Amino acid sequence: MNLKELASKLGLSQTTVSRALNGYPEVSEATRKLVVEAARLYGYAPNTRAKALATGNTHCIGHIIPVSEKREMVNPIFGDFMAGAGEVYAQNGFEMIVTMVEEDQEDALYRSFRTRKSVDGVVVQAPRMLDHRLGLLSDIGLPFVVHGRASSFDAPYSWLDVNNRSAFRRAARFLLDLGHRRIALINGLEHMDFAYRRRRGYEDALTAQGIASDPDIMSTSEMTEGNGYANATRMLGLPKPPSAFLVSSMIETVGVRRAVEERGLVMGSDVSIVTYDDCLSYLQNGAETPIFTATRSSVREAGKELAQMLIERIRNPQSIPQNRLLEAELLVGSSTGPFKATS
Amino acid sequence: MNLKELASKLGLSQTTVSRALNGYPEVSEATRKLVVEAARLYGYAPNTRAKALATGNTHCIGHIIPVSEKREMVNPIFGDFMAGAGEVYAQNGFEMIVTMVEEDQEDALYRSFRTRKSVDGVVVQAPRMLDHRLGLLSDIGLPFVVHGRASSFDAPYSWLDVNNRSAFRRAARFLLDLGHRRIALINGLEHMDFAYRRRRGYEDALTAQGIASDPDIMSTSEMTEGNGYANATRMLGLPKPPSAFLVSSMIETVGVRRAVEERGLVMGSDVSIVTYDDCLSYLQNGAETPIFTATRSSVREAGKELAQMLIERIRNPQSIPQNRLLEAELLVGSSTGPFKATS
DNA sequence: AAGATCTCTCAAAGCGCTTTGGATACCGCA
DNA sequence: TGCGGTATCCAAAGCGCTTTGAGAGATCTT
Repeated sequence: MNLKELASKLGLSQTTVSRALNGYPEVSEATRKLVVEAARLYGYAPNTRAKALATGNTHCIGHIIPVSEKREMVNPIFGDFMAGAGEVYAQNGFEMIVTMVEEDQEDALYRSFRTRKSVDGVVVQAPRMLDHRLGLLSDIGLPFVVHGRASSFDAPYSWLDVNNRSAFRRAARFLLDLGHRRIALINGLEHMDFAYRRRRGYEDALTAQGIASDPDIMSTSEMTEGNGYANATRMLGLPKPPSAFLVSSMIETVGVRRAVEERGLVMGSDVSIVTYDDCLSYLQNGAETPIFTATRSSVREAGKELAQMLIERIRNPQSIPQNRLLEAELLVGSSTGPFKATS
Repeated sequence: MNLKELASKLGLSQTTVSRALNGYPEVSEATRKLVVEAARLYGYAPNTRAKALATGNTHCIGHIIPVSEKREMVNPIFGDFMAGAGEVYAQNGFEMIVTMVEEDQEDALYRSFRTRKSVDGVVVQAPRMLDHRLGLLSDIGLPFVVHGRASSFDAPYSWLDVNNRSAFRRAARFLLDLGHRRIALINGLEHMDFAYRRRRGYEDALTAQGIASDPDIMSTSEMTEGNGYANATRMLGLPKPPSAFLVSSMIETVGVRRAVEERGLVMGSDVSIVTYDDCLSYLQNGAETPIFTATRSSVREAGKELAQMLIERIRNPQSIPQNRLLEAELLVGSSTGPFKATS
C-alpha cells in the first residue's frame, strides 16, 4: 500500500492525503479523520526513502564508534549512552545509524555522510585533545554535537561534558583531607580530552597541598579491567606504594580492587579507592549505599540530553550552539577511609 | 554534485555514468575510467535515499535492542557484538540502524520496518524461549537472522548459537570431577532461550551423577554485577553452602567473586568458580593465563558471522536458511580447584 | 554491398513521496 | 447580482537515482 493506492481508495488526491497525514492546515478535520482512519486500516505508512528524497531530511542520526584493529577495545559506555540517545530519537521519529570505523577512515566517513546524504547529523564520541574532526564537520557543514569537548577547537559548537577537572580535583581533595599523601592516578589515555582534564584536576588538588605529582604512581592506558589490575599491581609493588587510588572508570576499578585484595590489603582501610562512575546499568555501584566512593554522572542521561541538542540543531541550523557542563556528584562509599601508616 | 551535473560535465548521459559507476558491462572500459576519475575528482557519491528509492534496497540492517523502563539494563555484550557485525557491514556497503525499543512495541517496530521500507533485514537479539517475533518476521516477510535460537519456533530460519547446553554440561561435569557436589548455578533470566539451555546442561551433568538439583542454590536473574553479588551472598549464607559456582557471565562473576572474598573465602581453593566468557574487550579473562576457569566463545565473532549470514539472506532470499552451532571452549584458569571439606 | 550483429550510448519512465501554483465551490457583503 | 475572500482540494513538477527499450555507429557475414 502506497500513497497513490491509498488516495485512490479514498477517492482523494495524493496531495490531500499527504497533507492530512502530515497535519497541514489546508485540509478539513473531517477528511483528515477519514484519511487517518483509512491509513490505520490499511496499515499504510510512508516509505522512508521516498520521504527523505522528497524532503531532503533523512531523519537519521549517525553515531561513529572508533575501533582499531590493533586495540580491539569497544568502550563499554556506548551501550548505555546509545540507550539514552535512542530513547529520545524514538520519541522524535529519528533513527540511529551506528558505524564502526577505523580511526584513519573517519574523515572519509564524515565526507561520505555528507555527500551521500545519509544522515542529518552526527554525534561525535570520545573527542581527543587535538581533534580535527570538529573542524572537518564545520567545514563540510554537517550538523554535530560532541560528547565531551576538544580543547583544540575554538569555534563555537554544541557539546555536553562532565566537568572532569573539578570532579577529579574534588575527589583528590577528598583523599587528601583523609590524610592520604601518596595518591595514585589510574587514568584513561591522555590524548583523550576527558582524561587530560582529569589529570589536570588531580594535579590541581596535589599542587594546592604543595605535593609534587609522581609519575611512578600515575598511569595512562585504556580503561579495561586488566589494565586496572596491572597498573595497580605495579604501583603496590613500589618501595613507596600509594595509599589511595583515583580511578577513571568502574570497570578499571574492578581490576584495581582485584590487585589490592590479591595483595592481602583491605579496601577502605589499608587502601582507599575513589572511582569515576558512569552509572552503567550492568555495573551499578551498590544498591542503596555505594560500595565505592565515586564521582558520578550518568552516561545514559548524557545520551538523552545530547540527542535532544542534536535534534534541535538539525531542526534549526541557525540556532546558536548550546553547551552544557555537568557537575559530577561525589558520593561517599565504603572504599575510602583515613590514611593509616603501614607497619 | 549529483548524477545529472556529473553527466553533463562529462558530456555523457546519466545512464552511461550510472552504469559506469556501478560496473555494468554495457559501457566501454575507456569511458568507465573517465567517469570514475571524474567522480573522484568532483567528490561525487550517489545519494543513498535516491538510490534506495530507485532500487528498492536500503542497504540498511536493523538491530533491535529491547529495553524496558522498569529494568533499565542494557546488555553489556551489545557493544562487542555490534563491533563484529559493523565491521562486516562496512565491508559490504551496509549501514546498521540500531533501535531501542520497549518490549511491547517490538511488533509494531518490525511492521513499521516492513511497511516503511527502512531496512533490508534485521538481526534478532536475545530470543526468548517462547518468542513470537520469529513467526511475525516470517509472516511479514522481513529477512532476519537470530543470535541464539527460540525453542518454540519450528519453521527453518537462520540462526547462530553457542551450544549452551553442552557448554554448561561440560562445565558442571568439570566441577563434579573435581569432587564438588554442591554446585550453584547463577543463571540469567530463564525465559531467555540461552539461559534455559544452560540450566538444562547443568541439570544433565548433575543427573548423570545422580545428584538432585537444589533450587536453593540456583538463581535466575539479570546478569549484573550486583545480582551476582547478591545471589552468591545469599547462597554462601545457607546452612549447606555451595562449594562451587557456575556463573552465566563474566560481569556477574565479578559480583560472585566479591561475595566470596568478602566472606573471607579463597577463590580456587575454598570455592571454585566457572564462568561463561563472551570475550568482551574491556573485561578480558586474564592476559596469558585465564583467571577464571571459563567456557568461552567470542560474541564479537558471532556478530561477524551473523552479519555475513544476513547479508547472504538479503542478497539471495530464496537460499535455504543457514544454522551454525558453535561449541564453547572450556579453559582452565585458577578459579577452580578440588573439593575441600570445610571445617 | 547490403543485411545482420555487436558495441556503446541515450531519452524517458518510474521509484513514492512533498510541495507549488492553481482550480473549484461556497460564503458573506455591497 | 456580482465580487473578493476562505476553505478545500487537485494536477503536475521535482527530489536523484536506476533501468527499460531503442537508436546510432562500427564491425562482421555472405
